[in-house]
Amino acid sequence: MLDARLLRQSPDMYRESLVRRSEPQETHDMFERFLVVDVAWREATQQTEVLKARRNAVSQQVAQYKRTGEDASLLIEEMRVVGEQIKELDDHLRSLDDEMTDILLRLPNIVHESVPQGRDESENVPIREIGEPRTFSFEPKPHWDLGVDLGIVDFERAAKVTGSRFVFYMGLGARLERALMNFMLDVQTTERGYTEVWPPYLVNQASMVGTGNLPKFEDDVFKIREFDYYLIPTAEVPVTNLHRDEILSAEQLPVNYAGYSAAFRSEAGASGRDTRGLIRVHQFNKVELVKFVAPETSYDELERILADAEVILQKLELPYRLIEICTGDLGFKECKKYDLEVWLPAAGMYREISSCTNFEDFQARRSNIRFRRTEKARPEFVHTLNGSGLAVGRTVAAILENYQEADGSVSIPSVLQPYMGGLTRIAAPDKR
RNA sequence: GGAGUGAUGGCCGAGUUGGUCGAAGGCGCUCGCCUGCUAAGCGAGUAUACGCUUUAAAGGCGUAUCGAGGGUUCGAAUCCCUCUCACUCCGCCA
Repeated sequence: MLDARLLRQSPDMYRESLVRRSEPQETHDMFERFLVVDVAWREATQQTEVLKARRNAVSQQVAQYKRTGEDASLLIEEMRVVGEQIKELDDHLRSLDDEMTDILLRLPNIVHESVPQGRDESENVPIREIGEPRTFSFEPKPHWDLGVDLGIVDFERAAKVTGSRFVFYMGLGARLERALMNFMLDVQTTERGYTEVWPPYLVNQASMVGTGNLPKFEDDVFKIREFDYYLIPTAEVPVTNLHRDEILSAEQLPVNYAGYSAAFRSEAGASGRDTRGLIRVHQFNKVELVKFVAPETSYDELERILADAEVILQKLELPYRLIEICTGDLGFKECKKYDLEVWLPAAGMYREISSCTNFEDFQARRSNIRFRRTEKARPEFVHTLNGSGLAVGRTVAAILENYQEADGSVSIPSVLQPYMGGLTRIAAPDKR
């Protein structure tokens, strides 16, 4: 959510941000509507507050009269009329307020000035490539073929038991998944200063609004029918909302959490894209890094969280590249974002495996997360950031493809071997 | 799922025959005094949001907030309804 006062003071600045994002006309109209409603709201607010001030004063009078035994019926009669006026104005005010809030919750964040201009994802900016993609002496297989042949993933039975875009990990596949979770968490907690968090997988509506997943993206998440609960699309939601409606102290900052959870995505509108394999499924595990920081540090912290995510890929010796997301591809709640893309040799392309984002105070306003610089200072909103560190399923896919051998077996990255009981290779059952 | 109790400011805790309650008192904290040091003592202060004033900042005026939302009333922390959460007992259960 944006600061209403800022929008009112600098509408042109915001209009420009919308243009940079290539927002549709609809969004522009919504913003202009906001400005109109805001004026009406302030007018109505003043009117009703004047009346309420009068009512409060007269009520004191009435109390005075009652005590001294004087007749207050004239005052009471007058206030009955005022009371009705107040009620009418308040109803009006409430509808204006509802409309304004609804618009504010749907207006996208302000793009940071450093974000490269671009129309859509085709204009994202590659920054650097790290690690040399391996040259294969054979045709590298896609991870879904490798995984199925090795008997470590099972999509068919998952489709039977649940539906499409779900997966069973079996045997060493399940163990690899577990090893990666532990490895990633150990690195972040012991080397990079994060506190481990295991959050609830269901959250209420207020939490979804708090991180900016609602009201705009209702279609992307799973909702529990009987309750006001949603399946989390990422640990970002519960972990960020951990401090909703709280005031942190300056010494606490930055607060660094490494949350791990399953993430549930409806993937509405993605039919036909990445239909095979582990890239786009409805449920996957992820280690999510979340930071609460002082505003003036947030862009330094963005570089830091990026480095924290990169270190995982480096230790796993997976080739990847860093790209900066351009204005036109930036998400609704984002000010600035980097993506890390891992090399998938079968497709011969890089695929997103982590996103690192600065939201500035966008989420903090929605969730009312503040801090005090000193004990007496007035509370200010924190900045929140997050980064995937990493999506585990996609990491499994990357390991299978990059570490595959000509005989269909897959060697295990050396940092992972201690987590796999010393195992160095996953081979097909008949070759073990 | 059933029965009951409760939710007040940073914390504890008064206030339930509706009116002088943004809210007693205590603790904590801040500033000042006092003190050889520490402790104690004395005095003052100590919520947040929004609107207006247009303010560089401060200040001033007003409104709202006693778990959340709605209602009754001239007037609600106090009365009524709904919801949320916590605790106790019963049932069920990994």
